[in-house]
Amino acid sequence: MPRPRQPRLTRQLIVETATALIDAEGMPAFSTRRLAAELGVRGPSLYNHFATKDEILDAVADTVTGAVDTSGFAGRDWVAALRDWAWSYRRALTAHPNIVPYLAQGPGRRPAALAMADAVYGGLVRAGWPPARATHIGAALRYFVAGSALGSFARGFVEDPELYAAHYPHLRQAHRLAEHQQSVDEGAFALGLDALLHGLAAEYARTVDPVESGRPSG
Amino acid sequence: MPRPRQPRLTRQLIVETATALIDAEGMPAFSTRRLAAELGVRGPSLYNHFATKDEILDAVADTVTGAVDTSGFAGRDWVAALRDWAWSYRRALTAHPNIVPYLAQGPGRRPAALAMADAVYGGLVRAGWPPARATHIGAALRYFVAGSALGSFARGFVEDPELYAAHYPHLRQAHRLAEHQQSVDEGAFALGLDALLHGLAAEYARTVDPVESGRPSG
DNA sequence: ACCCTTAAACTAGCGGTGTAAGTTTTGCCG
DNA sequence: CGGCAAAACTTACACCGCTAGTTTAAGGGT
Repeated sequence: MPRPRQPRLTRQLIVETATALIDAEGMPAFSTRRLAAELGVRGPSLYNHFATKDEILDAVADTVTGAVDTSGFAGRDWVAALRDWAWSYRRALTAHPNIVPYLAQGPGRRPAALAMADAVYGGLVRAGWPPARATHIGAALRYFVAGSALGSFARGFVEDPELYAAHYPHLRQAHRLAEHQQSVDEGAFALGLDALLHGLAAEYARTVDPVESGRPSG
Repeated sequence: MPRPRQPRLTRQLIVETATALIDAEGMPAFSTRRLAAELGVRGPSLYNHFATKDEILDAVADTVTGAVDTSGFAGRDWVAALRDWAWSYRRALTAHPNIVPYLAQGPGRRPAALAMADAVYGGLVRAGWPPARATHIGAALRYFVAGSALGSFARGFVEDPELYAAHYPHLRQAHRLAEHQQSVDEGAFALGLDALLHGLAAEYARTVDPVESGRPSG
């Protein structure tokens, strides 16, 4: 089968199908041949549109990251901006949990990740944080979000009570974690995020703006 | 070459060599044949000691997690215990950054991870935290540590200034991140951890022990 | 209208992967 | 000392990422 009348593949179609495949069957099932089959095509044909498998994965990762909303940093309230961003970030990652491990490594070359870092850093500096602090805060939040999306705490547990009761005295109810997976993970994220922001606000009041802090901003 | 006088492989030797190989050359270079070659052996021989490749990786992951110190939870100061644990956890993971993505997924079956979760959960409950809260706190800290070890923020950036100056106005100095990689990551971790613990202490004072908080514990 | 370049699919194939199956020799136990 | 289990081996299968070369169609230039 030679060149068809109408191209059967486009970069966008490949990325969408790759995303769906990874979502549905996980990273190990994602091979170039499998993806090609899903597209009704023969494997090496993908290499007319992408140079390597990793290039496809980078495109998927960039699309996922592109869904994160950083518009809050345009406003004046940096705490609210961080909170909205973190939740949006988490939502984007948990929508495609299987690519998170890939996505979390080496974001420094992907445009969407850079745009996100730029927006966060700029917003924090504008709010008065010293540049070095702004970098640390952005990184710390990224750690927290990526970690929460990567290793769903609850998902790791198994529904077999016997496994835990014997050796881990305090985890007698750990098998219940598997049931309430989503609520445990979201609860842990909410608690941790609030604590983080609380601590950062205290640091801000102490070091950046001792005068204005505590008053209604204006 | 049949069965030798003295076995050339043991589970421990395999795990140690696997760890060294992953540390030195990364996860993609870790194949059963490559590992076997490193051990002076022929590939399938490994299957006399482990059923699958993943079983080897699980053993490596468990060893890494086993190095985490949770002894602080035996004491009375839960904040100090969390801090010590988090740093020890981070040290254990950053000592072997290449297996972190694997390690962070599905810890619910590995003994060392379960023992760690048990110690943390038990310590927090003993300190007065409600069980649900204790679960959330342990998970939140785990998110933060795993995220920090997984996606070294700075490592993602590249030493090419041109790449950032053009499109990301606030990242003009991002290429410097590559130089100060370790200090950026540690600084971000220290800042985030302190903020998290500060926020948790405030929550504790508000909901768990409004009377004792603020006084010297006794 | 024709040619020529380029695009986009194909087939064939290389070296590598995890792992199953069966073989051989050794050490140990009854 | 016979027999069994252990621990190495060889062979082989199906799959993997990717390269090379082939075939045909689309589209632009003269």
